[in-house]
Amino acid sequence: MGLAGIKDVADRAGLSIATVSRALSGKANVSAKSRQLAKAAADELGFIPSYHASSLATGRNHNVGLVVPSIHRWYFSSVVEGVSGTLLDAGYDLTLYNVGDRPERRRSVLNDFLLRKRLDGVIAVALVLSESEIKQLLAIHRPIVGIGGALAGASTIRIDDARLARTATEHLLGLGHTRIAHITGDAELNQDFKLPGIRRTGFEAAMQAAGHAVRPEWVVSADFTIQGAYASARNLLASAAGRPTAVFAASDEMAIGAILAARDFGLRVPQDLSVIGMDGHELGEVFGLTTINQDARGQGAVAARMLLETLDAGAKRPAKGPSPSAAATDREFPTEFLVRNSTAVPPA
Amino acid sequence: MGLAGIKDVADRAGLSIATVSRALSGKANVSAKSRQLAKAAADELGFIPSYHASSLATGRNHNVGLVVPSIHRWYFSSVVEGVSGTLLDAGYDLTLYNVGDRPERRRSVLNDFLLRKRLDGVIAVALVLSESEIKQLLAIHRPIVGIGGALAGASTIRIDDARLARTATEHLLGLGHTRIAHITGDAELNQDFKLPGIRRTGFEAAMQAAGHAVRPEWVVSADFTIQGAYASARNLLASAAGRPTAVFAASDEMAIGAILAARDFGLRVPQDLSVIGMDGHELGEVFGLTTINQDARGQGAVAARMLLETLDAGAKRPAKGPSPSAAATDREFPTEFLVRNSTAVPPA
DNA sequence: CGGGAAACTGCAAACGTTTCCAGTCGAGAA
DNA sequence: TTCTCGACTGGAAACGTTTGCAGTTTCCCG
Repeated sequence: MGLAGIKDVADRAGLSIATVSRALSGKANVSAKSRQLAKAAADELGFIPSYHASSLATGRNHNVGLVVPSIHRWYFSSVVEGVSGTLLDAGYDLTLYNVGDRPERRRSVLNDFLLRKRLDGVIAVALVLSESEIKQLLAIHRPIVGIGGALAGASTIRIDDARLARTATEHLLGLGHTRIAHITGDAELNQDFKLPGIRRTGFEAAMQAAGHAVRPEWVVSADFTIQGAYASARNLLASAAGRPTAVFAASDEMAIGAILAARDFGLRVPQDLSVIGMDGHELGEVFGLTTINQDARGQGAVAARMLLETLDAGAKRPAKGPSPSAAATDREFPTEFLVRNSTAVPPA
Repeated sequence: MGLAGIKDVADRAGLSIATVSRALSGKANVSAKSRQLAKAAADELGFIPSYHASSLATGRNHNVGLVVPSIHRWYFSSVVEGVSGTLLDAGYDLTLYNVGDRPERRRSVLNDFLLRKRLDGVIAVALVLSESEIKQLLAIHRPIVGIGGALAGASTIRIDDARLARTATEHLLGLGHTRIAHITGDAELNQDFKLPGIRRTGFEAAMQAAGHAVRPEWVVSADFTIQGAYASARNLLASAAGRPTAVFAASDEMAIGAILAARDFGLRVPQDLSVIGMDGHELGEVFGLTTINQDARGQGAVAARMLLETLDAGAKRPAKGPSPSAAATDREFPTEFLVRNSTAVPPA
């Protein structure tokens, strides 16, 4: 039991291996009677096909790799959830590569795992692959979909971080703020992770365009967590003298950290300090956080669906067929500016 | 390129397939010269062994399944992180099954995925498997390790939730509180997920032992998130009349929700309201939250290590060898009572 | 210098499917 | 009744490794 092979099923059903295989995988050219017989025998024996054997024979793995830099942060776990759901529903396995903050792991993941022909495709989140790395992946005929990262040559789902950061900043400017601080993400966290820089650039561009200088001491960084931003924001807000009237945080979690820090100093949000975030974290509602809502979970789901479509299109034996790279689409995901009540005109 | 097989390598190196295989997998009985030759040829061709073929031949997959009910909540993502790191370092793949709140997915995961002989072993987090389900898994000779769930017959890592909940409650009682509320987890979230009930039982036991009645209206439930508990706590604290002096939340995230709600009502923590949590969430520090610290990440790492050891012990061809169930150890993970400053004597 | 063990090598048989291809069987048409 | 065609079926060849076994070399020692 448990280790019954298709051979055993065939014997029991009084059919050939070939017919049983066809019957169980729903192929045509099998009489109703045979199909019935095969199914019954398979059930009785508790037969479960070996995926290795079947993958070896067909070249399809029903397995997609997901590479993420972390799993703790809201954005990533949301994406994972979206990908995971879609994949499970489609009968695909999800192999998770949490490369984390250890850069050496990145190399090993790429070389030892991704290339081992065990995956039908790869979804890479916020990961910047070099062109040669992408080539390597495409060379083994595996489609890649990138989420929120620049993947030249691969299909991509993303939001326009630079523009949205501008929009957020302009919202504050529009309210009359000029003393605006920015909490950006740590760069050291992961060199491949360019997002913090992009959002920061958007912030700076908006400030510049409005003719306001960016005060270096008002640009602090944190690790994208509430607690990290809380600590940074405390420094930022410590002296009543050189205090900004608004803060644009590169993520909702960091925005919330800033709000908590503000409360510690007795600053009311938004009367004394406006705070705007970016992401659409569920917790934002509790704090009345104004933010730009991006559907991270939806992005994951769409990425998975795109990948699956590519796979289905490639159909038979992708390992042998022509490279499925075909059309590398670059899709911008819709976002929504969510004005709640953490932003207001600056104090008189 | 990319699709070179071991045959090609053998040809190029002027060796037999067998020798190349031995050379590349670091087996003994290969001359230094042959090994060198094989490696060189493999490099030149960019040869990467097919995992399917190799798994088919050896019976080992280098792939472990991880079943979690969710990936958003602190505990689970921490465990995933721990498991993931250990597995990656050991050269194993991690297949993630995020069963989520959809119960039908549970069945499909079990039947369609876990049993497909694609996994060397399974780590199940906070999942209660029926005995027959465990039998099924063990029947195909795959070891299982459970974290924080009752898995009769499988090795388990857990903390004593009932006792720790008692301890937390007793801490409040010891400070002189008698009007203690409890925020428990939603039961509907997942019928298989027994933890909320266990912690609640601990709470009730401690209250009972101290001779204090548990007021039903002071036991509210939430979905384990900050925002969920925030909403529940607002109801709890709404009327100044029947207000508790202390809250024990079944998780740190929920405790933080309670603290936020308290602040909304102008209640100072801990002077007006004591709050104690459970878990050791990183965010607890920001709120000075008194809690019971459990190393979720460590639990994941240890579980992975336990599984790997079992696999190594089973060594050759686990699919054929005797069931590796052998000794199903039940390991209690150490915890730490962390007194910060969210708890104090009740207001006069 | 001969003998034997030890080190190495290659052939071929697994591993468990899928699928091509050649065949068998039955039914309807002529 | 015979022929043709299509629907089924089964044998056997993939898929790409690992590994048992037997054969070949190498080396050491007497």
